[in-house]
Amino acid sequence: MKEEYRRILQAVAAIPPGRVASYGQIAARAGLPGRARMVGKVLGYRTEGMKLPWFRVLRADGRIAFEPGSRGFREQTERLRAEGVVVQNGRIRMQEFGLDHDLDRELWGIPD
DNA sequence: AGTATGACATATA
DNA sequence: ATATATGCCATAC
Repeated sequence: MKEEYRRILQAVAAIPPGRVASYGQIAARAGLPGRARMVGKVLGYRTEGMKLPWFRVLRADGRIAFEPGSRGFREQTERLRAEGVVVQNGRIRMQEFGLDHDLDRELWGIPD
């Protein structure tokens, strides 16, 4: 397997439970800035069977990438809700559940 | 080699 | 909020 794929999978696996990240953020974290599409491609292949929190990856605007109503859409919604992420109309508020928000808390000590 | 197609992103209009 | 327009690049024909 390509080294790039490995780093992408690692970046996805590193998303803490109850939080989400965008494809672009994952790409950047994997050392592949500007290559968000590659993240989707990798998730598309190897999701079946492996313990990867693929459902924590969303579009940059906080929307689920799957077609509303599709199987993937429903499954992602369920899995996110199962760990406390609020999903409404296929949208998640990144300000609340995104990684950057966690960074703000760590840097500024903003209480929950 | 050339074209088309994505679990995308950003910038405009 | 919707709609193009580019940029991106691995895959599949």
